[in-house]
Amino acid sequence: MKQSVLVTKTRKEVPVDEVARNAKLLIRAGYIHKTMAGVYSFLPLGLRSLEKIIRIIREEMISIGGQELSMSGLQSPDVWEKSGRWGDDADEIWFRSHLSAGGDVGFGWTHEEPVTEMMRNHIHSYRDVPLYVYQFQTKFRNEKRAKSGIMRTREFMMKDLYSFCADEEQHAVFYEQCAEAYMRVFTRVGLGDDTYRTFASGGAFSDFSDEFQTVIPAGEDTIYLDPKKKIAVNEEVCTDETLEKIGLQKNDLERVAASEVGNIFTLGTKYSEPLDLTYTDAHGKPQPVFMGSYGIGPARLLGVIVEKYGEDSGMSLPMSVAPFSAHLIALGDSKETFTAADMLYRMLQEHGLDVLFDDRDVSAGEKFADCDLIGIPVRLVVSDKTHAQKKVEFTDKVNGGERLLDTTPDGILSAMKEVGFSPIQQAYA
RNA sequence: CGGGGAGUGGUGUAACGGCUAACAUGCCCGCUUUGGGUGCGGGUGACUCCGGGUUCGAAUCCCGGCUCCCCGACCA
Repeated sequence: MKQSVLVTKTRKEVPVDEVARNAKLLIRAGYIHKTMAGVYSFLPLGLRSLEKIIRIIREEMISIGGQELSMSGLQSPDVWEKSGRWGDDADEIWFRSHLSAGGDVGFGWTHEEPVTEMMRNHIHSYRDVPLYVYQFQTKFRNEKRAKSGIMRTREFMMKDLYSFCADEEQHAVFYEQCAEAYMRVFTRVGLGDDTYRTFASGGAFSDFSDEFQTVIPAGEDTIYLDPKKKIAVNEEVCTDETLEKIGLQKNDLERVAASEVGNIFTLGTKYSEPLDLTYTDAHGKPQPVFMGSYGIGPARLLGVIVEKYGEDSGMSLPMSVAPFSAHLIALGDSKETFTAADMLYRMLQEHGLDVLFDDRDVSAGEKFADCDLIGIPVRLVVSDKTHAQKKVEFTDKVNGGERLLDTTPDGILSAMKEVGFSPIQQAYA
């Protein structure tokens, strides 16, 4: 895409009502727009990043047998009353409204109940399970206090997967597969080294649930981690008894701030029983379905990535999630140089590289500053100087290092691959 | 939901109860500049969040409301 036609412009000044680094940078760079407290819109750059994250999650969900669907945001109270999550005690999280035809309606903040209800139409026999469905969907939560930029919002995209198994044994296999898939997601988006599977408060059917916590200074949770074993315990359940149960030594633990990027829950029959989701077993007897739920918030993930990869002056995002893989800058006044840059831009696009081409008539300094801010990990510069040598300057912003390359697509693409460009990005060119 | 803070051009700020609400940035025009937000000149842009009140006079003081931010509580 040519930057001259990009919807957004960068901003030099930081919006005063944002404190979180992720929101400051993402607003300045033109990724997001704040609609109101805890509610953000995604602009073209932000949406491209979000879509890349979604795509990675989708691939990993497919790899463990997930089938994508999309459920409604509007919710009927009926089904929630059966689980006790509509009444006055449990409802602070709800956004509610009324149907003009009469009756209440809620805006979904999770989907255990409706998916359980829906699956009654599709699960009848032990032959029908296991089954895994997931969706990317906007959730609404009436948070009393939104905070931390896009990390805790009232409207947000969530990937939620629900598993339906015959029994606990069958469930345990998938649960571990999903945990592994989650770690692959976090690794692919650049958070692998800092993300720990973390014991957290469980539910009716297990001692613990598993959270995935990424260590960042801005994290809102406190965890105790064992760096050697690569596992952690959320402070809220970190007692002597817990540590003994999971085999961790108090002295090995570090206390750090972290942000929750995913969680997986064993639900057991917590929802299948009240909502009457059963299957007929091999002996002809009805059995409740054994369920689990698994969540990742793609937008929050982007926030955490920016917290990790951002600085005050800008950011360098991992290739896998940056809105474009390369930022091509044309410098200098000469028409020949610009034409060379323009030709290179078109060639790279034809070869499947998603490149943002700064073709604007602004100063060199402004182009560099924007490049630093927008956070695309590879910078390509065509200037009078490089053009005279028929070269292009290639900068790996993440690892550092600058070199001159021939202006051939093959040479540039192989250099791109060395720094992590993969064919996935090609869909975005 | 408890506590604290704040609302002034698009953005960031200034203005003792008193002149036509100032400055920077952005945006537009002209020239200049082209490897780090170049410089100069001209221009555009604000019912000072809303509603009451006090006063000869309110951006400024008082009351109410709304919104935003921070801390806490809350948080599948």
